[in-house]
Amino acid sequence: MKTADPELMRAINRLNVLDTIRRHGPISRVEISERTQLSTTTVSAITASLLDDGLILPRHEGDIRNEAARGRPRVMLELNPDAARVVGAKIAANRLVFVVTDFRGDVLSNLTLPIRIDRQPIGVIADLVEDGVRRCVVDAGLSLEDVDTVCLGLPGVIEHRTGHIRSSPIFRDTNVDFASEMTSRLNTPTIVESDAHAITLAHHWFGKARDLEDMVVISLEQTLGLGVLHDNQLFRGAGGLSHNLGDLVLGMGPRGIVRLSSQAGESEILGEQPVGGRFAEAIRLGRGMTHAQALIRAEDSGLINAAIRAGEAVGVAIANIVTLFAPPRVIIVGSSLALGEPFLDSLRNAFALAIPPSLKGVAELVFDDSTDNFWAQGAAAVALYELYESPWNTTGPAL
Amino acid sequence: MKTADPELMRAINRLNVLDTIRRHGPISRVEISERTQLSTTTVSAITASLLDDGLILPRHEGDIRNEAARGRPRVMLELNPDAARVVGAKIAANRLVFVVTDFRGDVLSNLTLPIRIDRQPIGVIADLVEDGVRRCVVDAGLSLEDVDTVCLGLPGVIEHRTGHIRSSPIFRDTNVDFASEMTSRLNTPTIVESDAHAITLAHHWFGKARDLEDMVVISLEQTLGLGVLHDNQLFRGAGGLSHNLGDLVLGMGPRGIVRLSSQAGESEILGEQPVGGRFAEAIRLGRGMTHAQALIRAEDSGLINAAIRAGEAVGVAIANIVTLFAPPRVIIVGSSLALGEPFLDSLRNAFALAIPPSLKGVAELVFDDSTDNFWAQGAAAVALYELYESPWNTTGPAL
DNA sequence: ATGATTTAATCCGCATAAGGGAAAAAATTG
DNA sequence: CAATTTTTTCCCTTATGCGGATTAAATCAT
Repeated sequence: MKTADPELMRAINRLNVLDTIRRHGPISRVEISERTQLSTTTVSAITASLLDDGLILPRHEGDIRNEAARGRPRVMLELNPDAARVVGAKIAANRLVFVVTDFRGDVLSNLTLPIRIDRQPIGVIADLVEDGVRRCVVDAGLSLEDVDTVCLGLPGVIEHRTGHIRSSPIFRDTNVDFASEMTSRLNTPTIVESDAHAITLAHHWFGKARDLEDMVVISLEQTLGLGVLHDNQLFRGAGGLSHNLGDLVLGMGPRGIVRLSSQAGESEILGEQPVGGRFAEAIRLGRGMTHAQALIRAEDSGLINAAIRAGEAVGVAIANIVTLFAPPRVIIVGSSLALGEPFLDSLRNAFALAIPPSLKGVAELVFDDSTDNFWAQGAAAVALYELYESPWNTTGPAL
Repeated sequence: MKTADPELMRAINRLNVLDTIRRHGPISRVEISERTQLSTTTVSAITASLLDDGLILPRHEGDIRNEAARGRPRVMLELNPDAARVVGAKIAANRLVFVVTDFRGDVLSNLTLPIRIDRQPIGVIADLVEDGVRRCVVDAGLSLEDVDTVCLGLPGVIEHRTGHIRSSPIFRDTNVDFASEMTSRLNTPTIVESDAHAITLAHHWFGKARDLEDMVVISLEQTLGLGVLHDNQLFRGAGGLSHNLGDLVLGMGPRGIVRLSSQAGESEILGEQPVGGRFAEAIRLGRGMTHAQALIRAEDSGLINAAIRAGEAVGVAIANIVTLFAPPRVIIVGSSLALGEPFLDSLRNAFALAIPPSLKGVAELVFDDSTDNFWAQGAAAVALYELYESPWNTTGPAL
């Protein structure tokens, strides 16, 4: 356990204040004091230090609180966007998406590379990622030296703490030390995180879970991922492992173990389509879901059935997750949502059927079809989160 | 978030030292200093305060460290057993088990009441529990005034934070505020906890997970429960809810949803036996598993098949839990272990089959057939854990 | 036996933190 | 200019932890 000393104390309160400023936009000192329960004296001291470090900025204009504006107007404080720059990336089998954000998480530039990197050698993937990061940084009018941290979000089982990729559908090898590889290539601290964790933090910071301290995100992409927010923190398994929902076993069929991924994985849903023709080509190019959408609108019965089966499987899996974590909200994201009503309806029905009676009504299902940029922004948020904590170390004695 | 002030700092370090003393038996101040990374000065100050509060005791005898005994001998410190008394209880459908322990968690007296309380009105159950607590306390040569806290461990979905029982197989009603009820009856602070959480803490403190900070306990009794230790802490779902493993869905059979409880619940395994005769009577009296053991030894094919099916279902469920939490050790406890090799073998096989390849070897399965007393001791440990934290408030300025 | 050596525990002073209270400074309205 | 409200600034108290010096308690060597 880490030992508690005055420095830790200060770090905690500092983080607390900084996070309050991040969450509640431009905010005055008095209000910070109310929200954090810290005395105005302390808040004043901490904010002075944050201002001094250039992490926040004062804003004299925005003092328009309820007309009754007597007395000295409050000085609003907000994050200094220029305090840091980070790069967030979503690495998927058939596309690379990058964003550069400022300290607030606002996107400065973004770049999407619709290329299939799936099954390429590691060196090639690393090349492409490196290139994408560099391009996106230039697009933002910056140089790599201006970037503090890079965070790569990708599917699979990721060991965040060590930066190792235990297994991922986009790598042939297992246990790749991708964080070190990219850190040395970019000459910038680079961390690796599960894409599901990235989108989870994205929803906590910018999306549909800003008001919650507990929730769950189910990501339905090529890989089926899970992110759990517990007490405002990402819950990482023992050893910092990310979860892989697709590995969950749904039952023992006549042909042995049936895993969720075999019922609801993107390729499994699409793979049931007759081979050949434009559809196979589309799948190969990673446009499968777009075409699937069209086919479903055209009432293609084969695909609709596959979507219904997948929805059922996912619905049951979500019920199991809710049984274990009892979150007030479950946010479902990912490309498979494009399958539309047949999929969503069967998911909802299966969930309603599978949720234990005693937990009925505990969790609310929310569907979210955010863009790839949002995922990348989540990865950027992961990077920012680490930066937020780093002042813990650098904080010297107050001047 | 709670605000960090010197008091919190002290509380953290105090708890840290106290916990170190609890875990590492009689221990000297220097060693505490090494283990906690606190300076010897600080350790000295904190231990002085703990001694002053009577929570720990010095032991001058036990200074026999490696022969090379030069210099001033170390004074060993240990928990003061008399610092507190707690009662822990395991409440099951067909038996009530109580223990009284001292501050160290050592059992002073225990009492088992083999009575069926299942489906009795709440008032009757409360009566019986109250009676058991009082008896056990008297057996320990104490009076209820000497008892600091009572902790009741029972199956079902328990909301530890509020003391409500959301649902339990031993209550007809749902959402019972049992903690308040018993607190006013006993006139002693009483808390309620899932029995699975109790046995989890028991293993962490006294049992087969003393060396781990992450692990999982699967409890197979009438109800199938789960306890997760994460970072040395009990992981409670959002809102402090306990998990109910039996509600997990294993698949969608032809007859609808198939839950784990319907495959591996105690009554479901035994229930497949032909009705009538001595066996039914045994089940009614809660001796089902004992008889089942005999039948299995006699190679009763019906029961063996039921055991195998149950083992498979549990094995798959455990694999799913490991997929989510990636614990280094899974401890499996509960009366169903009495089913013996047919059950255990099929469990192990199903687990091996269902565990995803990337997690193979991550988790070790350990079977533990500890007595009911151990469960009750775990409940006592839950009570003690709360006491450990309470000095946070009562701790005044160091004198 | 007696002093030297070694290790443990404590004491003292210093650094930091937070908090409260009060007063001063700042900015705005009436 | 007076009134009002926010923010900063002192000053003082309480609390922690740490480092270095000091005391304490035992063994070893002569």
